[in-house]
Amino acid sequence: MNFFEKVYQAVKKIPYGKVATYGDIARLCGRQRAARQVGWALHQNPHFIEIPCHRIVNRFGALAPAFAFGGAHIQKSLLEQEGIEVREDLTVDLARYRCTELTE
DNA sequence: TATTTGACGATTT
DNA sequence: CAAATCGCCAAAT
Repeated sequence: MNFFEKVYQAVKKIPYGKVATYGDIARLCGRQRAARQVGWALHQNPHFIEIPCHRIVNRFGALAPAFAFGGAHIQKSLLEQEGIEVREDLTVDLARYRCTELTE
């Protein structure tokens, strides 16, 4: 399995109402320092629809300001839809929503 | 074909 | 404690 596929699998493992950081996903893939490739895997996003990119945030808890699915406010909506509180600057409270259960 | 860049983060100095 | 450097690897130039 390619590193990219591992990323996709890990992302899909994120439980409802939770978020994960790039570093967390990288660690789940066996490459803690490969956070960059995690972001890239999502950028490519061959499974775009199937992968909840909105649950992926950086270490600060901020969503990717990039083009994500056509609009940052879409991410905000999706996160709020899952019960996640999103600030105006598209940041979430990692202390509450980070999927610690998955990363351990 | 070679170099640079890129949704990032940890480690070292 | 803050700044600089390294790691990661595929795609774009």
